[in-house]
Amino acid sequence: MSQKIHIATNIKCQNCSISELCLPFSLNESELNLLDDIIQRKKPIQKNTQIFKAGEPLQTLYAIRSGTFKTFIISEQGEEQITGFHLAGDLMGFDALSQKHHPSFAKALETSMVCEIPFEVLDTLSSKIPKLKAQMMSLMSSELQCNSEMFLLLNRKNAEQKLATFLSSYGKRLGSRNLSSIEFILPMTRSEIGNYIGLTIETISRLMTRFQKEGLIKVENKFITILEKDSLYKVAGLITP
Amino acid sequence: MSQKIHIATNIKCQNCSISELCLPFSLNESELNLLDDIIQRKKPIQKNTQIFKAGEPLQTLYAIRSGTFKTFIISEQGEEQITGFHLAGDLMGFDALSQKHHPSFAKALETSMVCEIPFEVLDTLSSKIPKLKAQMMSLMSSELQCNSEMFLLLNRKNAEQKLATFLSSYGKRLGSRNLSSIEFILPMTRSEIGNYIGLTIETISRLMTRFQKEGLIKVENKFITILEKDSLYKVAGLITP
DNA sequence: ATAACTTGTTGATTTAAATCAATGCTTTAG
DNA sequence: CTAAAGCATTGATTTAAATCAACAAGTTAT
Repeated sequence: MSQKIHIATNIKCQNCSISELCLPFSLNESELNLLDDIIQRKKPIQKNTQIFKAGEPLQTLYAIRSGTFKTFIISEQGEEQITGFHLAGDLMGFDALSQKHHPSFAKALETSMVCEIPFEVLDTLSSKIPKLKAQMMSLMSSELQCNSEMFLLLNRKNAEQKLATFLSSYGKRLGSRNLSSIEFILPMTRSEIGNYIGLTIETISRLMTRFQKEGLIKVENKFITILEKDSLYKVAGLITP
Repeated sequence: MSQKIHIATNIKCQNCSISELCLPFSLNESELNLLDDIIQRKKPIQKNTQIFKAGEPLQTLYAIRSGTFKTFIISEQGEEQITGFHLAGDLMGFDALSQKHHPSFAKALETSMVCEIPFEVLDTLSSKIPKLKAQMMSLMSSELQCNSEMFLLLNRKNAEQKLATFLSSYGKRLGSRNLSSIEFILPMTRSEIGNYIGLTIETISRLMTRFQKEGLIKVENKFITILEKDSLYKVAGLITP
């Protein structure tokens, strides 16, 4: 048992199954060792734990080793707006770089593992390793691109298209992590999905039921099976994968 | 006349009025000269000219010296979604870094001036000048933060709050460029505003009229005067500036 | 200067999704 | 193991903004 935790917390980037999605991407062995030395691996983060909060100074970026997080901001009226769901390999905290303070919150949706990457050290290291700098920028760039897709979803799609897009995209993201893209657990609540894609919990619920009746998906609480991937993509208004 | 153009196109970062919003921020003189050497200044970009298109390989980033651009993506159904309006000092093209191809389009909303920054050279230079790298990341980070605010606007605000937020924010952005934050020309059409903030042209038009009747703003076609800044901020659901 | 086109305004009507409401089902805590 | 809280489903009703429609005002081209 203690051995188990020991293995889990001391895994190196070299052996990490998601290194090709994460910062280590394209680094050689010696570069990897440099990065490895500055990364602090942590014990599991319990569900509902906030690993950073808006207003806190930027100390570290967080790479997700396993589990899922949501990031969100709180409006001046106190409303929560979810800005992303984050899976293994994702880095969180990039939005804090310009002001050196987090504008957003990050909360674990399930028990998760993260790698803490002290920002100052990473910043220094990224000046020495051009590929590390490039990978950081690439991850930020992907996030920008992903945001554009969200604007399209929020502004041009109706409720049906929104949810179909969300489910398809979520599956796709799992697929690129070598998990099933058609059978998965949604770690977030219906209400959180709604908050993210601009719908109410009732509309999410109704659409889930409808998609199930139409044979597109199978819904067992948080466990989703995509039965008709192509049809779901079509409903989403996406070109089939 | 040719002298005029000569001056306009050969201005250096040192003398550029918006350098503190742009890449040169915090660079010392010798660093500035290095940056200056790789930047290609161009003749004016005519209204409606697309300076890059989705699918094109990333050759250069574009810094806006004067004028306004919109960036947008085109959905698989051929619908346009505007992803941002960009003013002097803004850099465009960051969303192309990960795939090395532009996912978006950029189009001049009025006659504008841009500086072309060859990406490969900038990339190399940013490895030599840590502050340049930091500034690039800072600009990308700001864009991410700005996107989060847009998610809040699109998902949590009603039509009235959306337009009030848009006008307030637009004024604020002009203000940080030492232009008037309360009297300005909107270079985009009503339809483009609507596309961006998720409303129809009719709703934008009605709200403009309503805000004018309520004495919040004065509308003379594209020329807007904010009469009651605090009230407009209040309607926007923002803390007064 | 006029025509043609694009953009903007205003009113009437429709509609998709929100809200309200009641109930059932899970998960968490004692 | 049970209670309580949180989460999800389903139906009835409302509503904010979209759509439809007609026309006016700008802008561009001839």
